[in-house]
Parts: sequence; C-alpha cells; structure tokens
Amino acid sequence: MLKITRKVEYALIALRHMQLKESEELTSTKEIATRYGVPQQLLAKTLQHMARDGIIEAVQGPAGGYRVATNLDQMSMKDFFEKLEGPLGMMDCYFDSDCIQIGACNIRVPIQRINDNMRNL
Amino acid sequence: MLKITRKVEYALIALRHMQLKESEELTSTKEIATRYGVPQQLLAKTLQHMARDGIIEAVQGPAGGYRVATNLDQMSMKDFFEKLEGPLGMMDCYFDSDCIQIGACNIRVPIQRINDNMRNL
DNA sequence: TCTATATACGATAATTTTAGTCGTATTTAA
DNA sequence: TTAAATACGACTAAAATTATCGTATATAGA
Repeated sequence: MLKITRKVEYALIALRHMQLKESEELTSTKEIATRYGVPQQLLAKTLQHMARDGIIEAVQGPAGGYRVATNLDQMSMKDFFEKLEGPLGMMDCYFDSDCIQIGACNIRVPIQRINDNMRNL
Repeated sequence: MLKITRKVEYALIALRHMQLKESEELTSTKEIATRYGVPQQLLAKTLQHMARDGIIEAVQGPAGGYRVATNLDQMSMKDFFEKLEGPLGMMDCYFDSDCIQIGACNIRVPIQRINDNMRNL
C-alpha cells in the first residue's frame, strides 16, 4: 500500500537538507533532528534504513554521518517509496495467495490497473 | 493522504458487483456481504456514504437496496477516492497552518509536486 | 394497520499500524 | 582510551483503521 508516513516525511527532510550541501560533506543525525525538531532516535533508524538501501551513504565514528548516494538522481520516486515502505501493492490481498475470497474476488484487474498507474507515475 | 483502505476495497467490490447487473436492478447490503464474506455492518456504512456522495442510489424499505448512479462513468478515479477517503493531501502538515516547524520545513514544494502528480492520475 | 426487511447513523470497542523510546553494541577519529 | 557517531533489536505509546452494537426510520406486502 502506498502511504506517505512520517518515516517518508523525515526521509525527505533529511535528503533535501543533505542535498543543499557539497556532495562529499557529511551530516549527522543530531544535526537534522535539532534543526527540524524531529525525534532523533526515529530519524536515526530511518537514516540507517536509507543507508542500507543505498539511498544515502554512512560514515561511522566521530565526525561521521551521512551523505546522499552519488546515483540518487537516477532513482525514481517509485523506487524511493518502495525502499522506504515496501512494495506499492495497494491491496493486502493482492499478492496474498492465501486470501480466502480468492474465488469470489472480482477486483483484481481494476486494482492492478490502478497499481500500474501509480507505478508509472 | 492517499490510502487504499478496506473501505475502498469493499466499495470497489460492491460497485463491480452492481455493475454486473441490469442498471435498474437493486442489490442489498446483505447480498454483497454474504457473497464476498465481508462484514455487513461495515459494508452498510460504506454503501451509505457512497449513496450520500452520489456514487450509488439508495432505495429504502423491504426489497430495497442500491444501484449504481447513472453518471458513474463520468466520475474520475480521483473523485472516487476523494469521496471515500477525503482530500488526497499527502502530508498532515500540508494544509495545517498551525505546524510548529513552518519556518524550518523545506519539503512543501516537492510534496506539492507529488500531490499534483497523484491528482492528475 | 401490522410486520418483516431494508437503509441510516451515532457511539463505542477491538485490532492493527505507526510513532516514538530505551538500552546496548559497534565503529573510529583524536 | 575516550568521546561521538552509526547500528539495531525490543519495547511502549499513540493514532488510525476496522468492526460491532444499538436504535431509528422507511416502506412493501399481508
């Protein structure tokens, strides 16, 4: 399901903040958290996920931090959302073959069409 | 925020079921609920909302039920979602002028662009 | 007119998801 | 060795979604 949660919001804030700097410059979690009044621990987790997914790069140790990944320009909005929130399948049932109303369900085709539209955004 | 909830899912199931019938024929809540294994009370509410919003028409009394509105073909997907789930604004903060980080917030423009894309789907 | 069946709808409970916190481990520059 | 940063699992709190309950209203048909 597509959803713009606070996780995505924080990710966008952080990304934009980092993009305003020189590409090599590092930004710490604390810097963003205090600057935008965002919970540091939660932001930290989000940044960690983004680092694992290749959206940003992490540098550990003191004076460490994050910087935007060099190939970020090539990443589509779809990829960005999917990395943060999982696949954009819009119905829980859609990829769930254990669905008990599989026989009765008659909405797969229209939903798939909606999904495709979303993905091609 | 755009979200495909179960309410929308039930609405789509019901709509499609009704569209398979003759345009004048009525369908009761019970009929759909039992046919697709959906909670009847919740479906009833959804159908009532749809009736108020002009997506379907209600006929009360015994042998009553719902039928699809005659002008449904002209309704866009955007209108359909907005009637069921409210405006497609994606961030809680977006229209909220009480936002305490109004000065620091730097994501309004990109989010607006995403919103516009969604609305024009 | 009475009854059965249907929609209408507010209030509330249960469940699930999201948001946020805590504690601890690991990395590494100084 | 220490301080400052990322890494991460477990847990709690809050919010949103999903579902239920109780009751009112409408009306076709006996």
